[in-house]
Amino acid sequence: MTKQLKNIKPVDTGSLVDKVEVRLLAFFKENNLKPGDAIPKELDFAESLGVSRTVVREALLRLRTLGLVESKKHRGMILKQPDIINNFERIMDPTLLGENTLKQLFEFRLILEMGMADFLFENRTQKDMDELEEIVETGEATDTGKIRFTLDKEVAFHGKLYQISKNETLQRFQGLLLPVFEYVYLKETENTDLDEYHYTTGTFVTHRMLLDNLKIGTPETFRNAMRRHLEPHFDHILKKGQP
Amino acid sequence: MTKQLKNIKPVDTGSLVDKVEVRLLAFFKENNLKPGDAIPKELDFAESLGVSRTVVREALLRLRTLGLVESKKHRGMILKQPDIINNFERIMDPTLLGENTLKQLFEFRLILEMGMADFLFENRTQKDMDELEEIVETGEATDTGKIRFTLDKEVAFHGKLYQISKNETLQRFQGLLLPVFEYVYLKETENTDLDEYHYTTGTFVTHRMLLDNLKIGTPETFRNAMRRHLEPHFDHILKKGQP
DNA sequence: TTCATTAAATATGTATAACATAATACAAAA
DNA sequence: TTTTGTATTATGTTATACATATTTAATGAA
Repeated sequence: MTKQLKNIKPVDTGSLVDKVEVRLLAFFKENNLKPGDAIPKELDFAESLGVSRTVVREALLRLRTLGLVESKKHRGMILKQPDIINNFERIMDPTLLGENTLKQLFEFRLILEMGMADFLFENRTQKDMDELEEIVETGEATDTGKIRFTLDKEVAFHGKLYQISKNETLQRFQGLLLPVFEYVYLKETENTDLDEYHYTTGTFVTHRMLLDNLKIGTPETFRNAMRRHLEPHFDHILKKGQP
Repeated sequence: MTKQLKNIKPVDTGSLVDKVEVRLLAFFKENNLKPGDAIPKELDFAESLGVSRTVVREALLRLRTLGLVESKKHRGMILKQPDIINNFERIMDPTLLGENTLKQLFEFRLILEMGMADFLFENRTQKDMDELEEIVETGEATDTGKIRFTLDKEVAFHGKLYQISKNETLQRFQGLLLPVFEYVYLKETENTDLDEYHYTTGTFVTHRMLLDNLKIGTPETFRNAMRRHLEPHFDHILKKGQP
């Protein structure tokens, strides 16, 4: 093992693009540029920073990828209101994410559904309730017990809930989590008989009961109902830790 | 207004880089490449796809920015397990996010804290409780009523809660939300006298009470306590919609 | 003058060639 | 065996040229 020398620090080995990216961000801040404002052209940056256009271009490309900058083709670039969610979409591929991340994202979803009750009660409209009613009815009518259909019903019902929250960021986030959810859900139900929960425990809460609760209940009662509705998932994910 | 011609589709105006990015992703999938695997070099891609190295390089740079690919300097590139959270960090700047997004992110945080109860009770350890105890004590000892200190206490206490959840993704997400939270919190408390809530409503729940609840309560009681603890924020954000 | 067309200027998009640099492997020397 | 030198290789960086679409200005016909 090589000995670590003292009184000598490693030289800066970071790439030019890294540095330029930082300088660009600093430039935006210093000049107090806001979304919508135009930014200087690539060549001007290149000259001022003393690097090639390529380097500036690559740094700008990063910011574009992050959604911080938008390039109007052949015209110039402007600062953009960064789209938080957009970047996730390209990489949220369950097959590329690790087991651990998947589990945490699944937990994340459970947390969201448990926590959104107040916003549901605050923002629900009659139209929302009617639509939810229809979703529940359709679900009950087509109750074949097949897992695939069960999943579709789940997605439709819970997706509608997110919609009712009227929080667009939350909604889009749920859209991202959906593939993860389906992925985990299908794996989870592989060896589990959901009917066991549905019909034997007696405490299982159906979509119908959740809907009724949303009509006449309170955030507090709804949370408790939701907790019991999600019981199988909680059971599954909490047991997973202990062998 | 120009009439829309039939039987003729607009030409593909998307950039080459866009197309190459898609092709690269498809390539990874088709060849079943997993994180850690090496990928062909830029020039090989360029030749096979019939475009310049520049284009391939820009497409790869995007994937690198998204964290899907890692470049070993001067050696080659490998697929990487994408880091969901990392991309947020660079753009999560409250001064660049719109009013509406900020509000939604603040709501998001409320939802998380309301929803995480089960995981707190499941994963808490004695060590966690001791540390939380100390945080609460320090908070009580330095209760000066100054908003800045109040904020620090909030951050310390609630940050510890996220830690107890043992969900790393959640924790890092909260880390991202922190600047947003502070930003909104300070604006929110500008014109509000928090003491009003603390001392007059009578139902306000302190950190001490939350801690006690976490010791001897259940997820259900904890959620109710947390809801009352967050009451000022809920009030503020829910009232905001109506003038 | 008014309107349509043309032309010039401009900034990004793409292509090509060349060299710099660092990681690695392997050979040569101590 | 250990160190040092060297060739190889893929990315990092620079430079230059051209393509293309948008804007602006100029031009010319009614």
